[in-house]
Amino acid sequence: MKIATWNVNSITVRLPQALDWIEANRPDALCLQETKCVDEKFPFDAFREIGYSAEVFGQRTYNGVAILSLSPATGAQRGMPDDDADAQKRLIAATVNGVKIVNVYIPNGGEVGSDKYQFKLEWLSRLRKFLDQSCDARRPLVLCGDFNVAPEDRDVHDPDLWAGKILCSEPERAALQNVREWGLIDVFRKHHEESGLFSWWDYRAGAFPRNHGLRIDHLWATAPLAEKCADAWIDKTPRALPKPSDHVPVMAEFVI
DNA sequence: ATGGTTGCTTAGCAA
Repeated sequence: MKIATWNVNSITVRLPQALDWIEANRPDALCLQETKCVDEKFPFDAFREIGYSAEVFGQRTYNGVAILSLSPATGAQRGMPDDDADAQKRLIAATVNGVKIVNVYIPNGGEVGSDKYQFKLEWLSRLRKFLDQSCDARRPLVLCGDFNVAPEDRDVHDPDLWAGKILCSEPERAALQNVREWGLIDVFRKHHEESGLFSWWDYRAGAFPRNHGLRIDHLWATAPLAEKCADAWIDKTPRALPKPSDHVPVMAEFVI
């Protein structure tokens, strides 16, 4: 079973590229973030034509998450139980082939110390509570998505330049570590120990050709699922195409 | 320190 995550930065703009990538890779499930698309306008038909059903949780302009799958997902949950009515659309969970998939677009946080940064820390705290109250670490589960945190210095192209900055600061790393300690294993790091492997590169200043990136998109599995992970990898190829997302897909294969 | 780019929406924000 192949599970992938990809921040597409607008599913409307990226639709042709997403369809091509899916056809080439045929993941059993693909988690999307930053769809920036209300549910009524989500391109269900285009995905159905290549064999995928979709569970979506979108909004206008910002955010938005979706789970595409070959087998229809069951038991979809949209948002967290303690969300306000107008909460940003950043979490969708559903079960595919017996694996619970929790797809998140964790807040970026703006500048360290800003209101958005505080919102990010609180959102991570609420995510831990969601796992405590709505999930079971003894069951096969994957938490994946755009985490907007580079967990360690080896996930950063220039750790000295990024020290203390957004995506790398210690409080957000600690808040994400608290999520991990619920009972999750980074399956990418199970298979790749080295630095220099990234999932996001800024659009500006030629960051991609210089490999000035960060590893902020992740697939974290509970122990019973992680032990079945045969491989995990980052596919950089879409970043070199015309009109790319600033993120690339991250993928894992589980032998179930 | 600033600017560099993209997407959505319409000059400015978010990333």
